[in-house]
Amino acid sequence: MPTPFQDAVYKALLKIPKGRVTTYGEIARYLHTKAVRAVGSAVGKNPNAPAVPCHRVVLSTGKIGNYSGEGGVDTKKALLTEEGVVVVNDTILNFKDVLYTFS
DNA sequence: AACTTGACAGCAG
DNA sequence: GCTGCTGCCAAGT
Repeated sequence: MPTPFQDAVYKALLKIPKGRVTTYGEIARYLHTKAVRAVGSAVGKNPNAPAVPCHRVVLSTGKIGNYSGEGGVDTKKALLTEEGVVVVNDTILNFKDVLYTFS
């Protein structure tokens, strides 16, 4: 049973369109909190996987960040590439172009 | 109830 | 652009 905070985070994740990514900071802003760490923890637990596209969340610096699924970061990069996001090593190319800000 | 941990962000050097 | 330190809040121990 997820906490209300986690539920809010997952709900936010579902709003991310395919081929786009968002940052923990943007999610925190969307939830009206500065607890980016808490957001990261909530996503990391991800009890709703794969119902929630948790692989579309990256660092504000354009780097991939971390991943707790199959194969770790490697799979995360692969998934993003599948969705149309170009990733080199651990960095997203044209990051600002694919970034989703919950407009 | 107190302390530690964590899929981070922002700034200084 | 990279390394390191600080600040943030929720969850788990």
